Amino acid sequence: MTPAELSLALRAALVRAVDDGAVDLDLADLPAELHVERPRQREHGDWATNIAMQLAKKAGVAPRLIAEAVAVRLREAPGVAAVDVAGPGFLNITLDTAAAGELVRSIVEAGPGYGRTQELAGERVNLEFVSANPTGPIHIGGVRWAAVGDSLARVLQAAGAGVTREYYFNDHGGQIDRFARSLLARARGEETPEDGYGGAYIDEIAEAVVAGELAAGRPDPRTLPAAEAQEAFRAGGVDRMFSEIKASLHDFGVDFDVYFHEDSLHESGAVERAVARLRELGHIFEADGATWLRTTDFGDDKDRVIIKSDGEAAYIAADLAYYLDKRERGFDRVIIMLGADHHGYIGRMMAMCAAFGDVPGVNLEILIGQLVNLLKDGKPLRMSKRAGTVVTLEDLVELVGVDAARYSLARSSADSSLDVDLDLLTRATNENPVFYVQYAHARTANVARNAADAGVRREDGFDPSLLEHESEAVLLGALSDYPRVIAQAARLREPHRVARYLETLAGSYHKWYDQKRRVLPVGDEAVTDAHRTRLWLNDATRQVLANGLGLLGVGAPERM
RNA sequence: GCCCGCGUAGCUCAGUGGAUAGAGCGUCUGCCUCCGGAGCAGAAGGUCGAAGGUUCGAGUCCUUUCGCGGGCACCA
Repeated sequence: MTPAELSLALRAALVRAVDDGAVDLDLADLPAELHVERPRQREHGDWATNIAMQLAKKAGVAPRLIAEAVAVRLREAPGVAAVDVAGPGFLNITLDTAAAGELVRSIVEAGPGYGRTQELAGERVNLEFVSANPTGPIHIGGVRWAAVGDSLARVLQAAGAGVTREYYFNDHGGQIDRFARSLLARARGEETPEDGYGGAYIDEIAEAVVAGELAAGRPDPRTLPAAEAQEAFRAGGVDRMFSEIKASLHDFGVDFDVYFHEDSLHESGAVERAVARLRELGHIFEADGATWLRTTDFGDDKDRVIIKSDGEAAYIAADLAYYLDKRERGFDRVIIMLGADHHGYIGRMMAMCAAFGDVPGVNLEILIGQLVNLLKDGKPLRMSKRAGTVVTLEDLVELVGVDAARYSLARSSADSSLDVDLDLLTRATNENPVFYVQYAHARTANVARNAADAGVRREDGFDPSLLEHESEAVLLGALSDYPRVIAQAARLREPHRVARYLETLAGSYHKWYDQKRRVLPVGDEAVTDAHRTRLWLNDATRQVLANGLGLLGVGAPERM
């Protein structure tokens, strides 16, 4: 019996209580969905609900009276073994062993589809994340968004949404100019400009650009006139940085559907069109020689310049065009993940969204993630390109591997800043909880292999009433919770919930395993339905662990 | 100064109004005569930063306050 089925039975019991006149309540006051949850304490049964307390005010009676009326009727539902009224009016529900055990069959049958819901069906989501400037490799701050963003995309898809992963390349403007100047200077053997980019990678890229131009039969860019040389290094440098970033993200298991270049917005006239549109809508004004968007009409704390007095587009101008472009591509939900150092953009971006006539928070969502603090020996480590202490995506993967890196970055809420101790990562990689979860999966795989060798086959028998051990009730409960967790993670945009869930599921499995609820017969003991049914449970657990790890982009190894 | 996020076990972090606040790591004690000990059982460790308030009920919501991080451009 799944939680959803139980929820329906609960509703039916409540409706009957009202029909019988036991509870005086308008049925329209019932919440759309009656949810049951796993109580913290096992003694409180398999499932619990506080619906009686919620309805007490509307009905004008004590919660326990409602609870009693529902309990009497719910006890008659098939699959329900016991219903108790506890405390101020909780309903504690215990399922019939066989009804609870039926769940494993539905999990095995659903396979990779177990946990998918229609929660967000029909939504077209554009999820933008990472979007690091192509002026250097992705460092550890950006890696967090790669891990979290990609998992979020998978979670949203599992909840039924159509998702496009998008990366915005800021290949236009002052920082790119500085990048190009730095390349040019280093290629000519000169000092890095005052406001330029240092680091060994600049030299490497500069060399590669020169070699690339020569190989293509074009003149040595170092010898070109200043403007042309700068352009050659800009184009060549951005291009190389672009492929490097793409490649390291790919190695990290993150592939974007769309890599969008800011430059294209300026070249295609999209910026002018967006500004013209806002002008028609009456939100544009001219002052001090610049063109402004009146964002204060929509809650921003000051108006924003979109075309500077020198005629150049300000950064936000491209954002306007970009947002409009996404909407015109048919996305009803534009989600952007940003680091906390960009949270000041929220006000203007939401105002911009409203200026277009859209609904902030619905059509445009901005998720702010806190930054990663890098530690060494427990002390803060400042990343400095000059000091060579920048930790890149590639460094991190080399140190701990993709699975451990993704998992440790994705398992905590993006709302909390995260301390990453490099020594801890290098010295004790198996302290990462990912191994706890992966080991549980490897164990299920091992049990399945051994079962096959011993002639224990699922198709020979299944008797869920034999899943009577306490550890089995706990494990079944954890398995049944999975779809709810995924739906919640999708709704709240919090993929870390998947990791936390997997840790408790793995724990329930390990405990079950250590209870000697054996899948294999001992010695010359015959294979019984008990063995076969436990194999069903083992395999269902394996399926859910694999599904969950998949949502995190982490491998589910057969052996470790 | 104003705005946002965070203060929960020694450390890193879960817990978006429910019952006795959890996990991993670290410390201590046990468990390999049959499915892998990267595991399990148990112990120790908490005034959930502080003070008020709302509620039948607050780690969770509101106000104030302290501490930490981040942000407040005609930069990108």
